[in-house]
Amino acid sequence: MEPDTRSRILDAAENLLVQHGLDGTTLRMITTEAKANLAAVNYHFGSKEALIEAVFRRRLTWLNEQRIAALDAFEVEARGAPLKPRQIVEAFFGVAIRMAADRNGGQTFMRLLGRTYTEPTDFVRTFLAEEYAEVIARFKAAFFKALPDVPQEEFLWRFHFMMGALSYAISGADALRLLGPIDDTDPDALYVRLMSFLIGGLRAPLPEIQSKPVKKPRAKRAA
Amino acid sequence: MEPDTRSRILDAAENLLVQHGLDGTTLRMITTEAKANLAAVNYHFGSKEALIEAVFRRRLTWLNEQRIAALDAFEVEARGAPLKPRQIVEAFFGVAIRMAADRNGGQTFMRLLGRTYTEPTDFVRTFLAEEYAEVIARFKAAFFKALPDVPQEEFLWRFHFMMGALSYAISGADALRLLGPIDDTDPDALYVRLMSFLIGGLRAPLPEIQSKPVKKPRAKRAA
DNA sequence: GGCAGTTTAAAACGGATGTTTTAATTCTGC
DNA sequence: GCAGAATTAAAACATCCGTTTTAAACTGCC
Repeated sequence: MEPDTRSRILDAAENLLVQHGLDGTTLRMITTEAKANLAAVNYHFGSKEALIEAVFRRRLTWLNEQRIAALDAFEVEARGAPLKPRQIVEAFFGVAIRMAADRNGGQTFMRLLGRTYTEPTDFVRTFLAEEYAEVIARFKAAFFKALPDVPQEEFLWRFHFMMGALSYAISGADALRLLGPIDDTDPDALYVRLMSFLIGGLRAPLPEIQSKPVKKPRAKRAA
Repeated sequence: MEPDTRSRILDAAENLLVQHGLDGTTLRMITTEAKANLAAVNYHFGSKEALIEAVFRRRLTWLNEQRIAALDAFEVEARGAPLKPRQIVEAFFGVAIRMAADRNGGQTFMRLLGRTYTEPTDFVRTFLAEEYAEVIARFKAAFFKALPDVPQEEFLWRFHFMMGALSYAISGADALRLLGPIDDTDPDALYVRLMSFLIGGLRAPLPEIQSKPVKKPRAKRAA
């Protein structure tokens, strides 16, 4: 019933980091919540930064493995043919949002991850890039193959926008409440909602990017 | 070098906050960059929190006024008829992204704003809700009128997703770079790209929410 | 039992933070 | 020119931070 000190610290840190941010979370807050001694953090992890890194790696490695496994499964099924965009979106974002539905820590972690993208400390960005390198390469290749008519730069932007939507879907419940009372307790509903939105955005008509600057973009259609 | 101390502090704070976050930015960093004395912050603003609030209000009030003005213009033009979704999106997100293109401080501020949504300190959320109340009410009404066939809850989620895409479009340049080398220097290109994506997502086919549970392995807990 | 190695406990360290205090300086109206 | 207010300057304040140190308690093994 009592996980060891190391795990309790990781769990407490995860919970507090999503709530107060990287700088706003102190070791004393963590060790108090974990019912551990202050020095235990430096004993088990070496430093606060190393603890934060451990919090991320614990789940992020597994998440990206799941993403690649899902992509693998689709690609085996397709026998060399390009995948449907919907499948690739499912493999990348579906896995993430399903992890975000997991009450057992996954939810907390995904919210933490979402908020970290826009709150980039140097050392976090460094190992984030490391953790993401493979999965990004794989998914970029799959998308480029599936959408040969979409310019790569255009796609990268859309992928970026999709990450933003995912981030808010998962972690922005506070911002969401600005909009009014809304139910965010049904993970299955969130899943289909986000999927629909993402694919709609991904498959939107390509904009015409012109080298000449758009002067005063009134409501004239650019598409 | 000529503006008064108060303005220099606001400008310095804006620059540093977007770079180091709310907790990571210290008063000493701010006053050093502003070439002001440490105590000047507490003299002019009363506290660090009040300074941060002033940084936000200085531009956010104006931004939301612009949004409402844009919406007003469209509604006058429509003479009581529902607006096109594209127009409403333009009024809300277009104004924001155009402000983000403004080199004269607006760019910095919008990145700060974008990263703040997912990094909500209590006192920030409080006055953010206050600043947004009117503009949210106006745009919700306009959207509901323009899209009577879309359930309101569904729309609120899509609006939330759109905010996420906007946030990443503006402030997530670091996360974007995870995807590879990409040019994010052309604000006009970003404008049409984001618009196209947002409207694609907004107008995506409605998902069937009800009883279709997603069956897939649940996220495993990390040990 | 006793002894190594591992883990926890408690206290202290140097440094940085937001804020306050006190004094000097600059500005303003007459 | 000068009193009085507004602003700036410099130092000190208490508090909290991450980390380190020292000692005690526990653990498995002979």
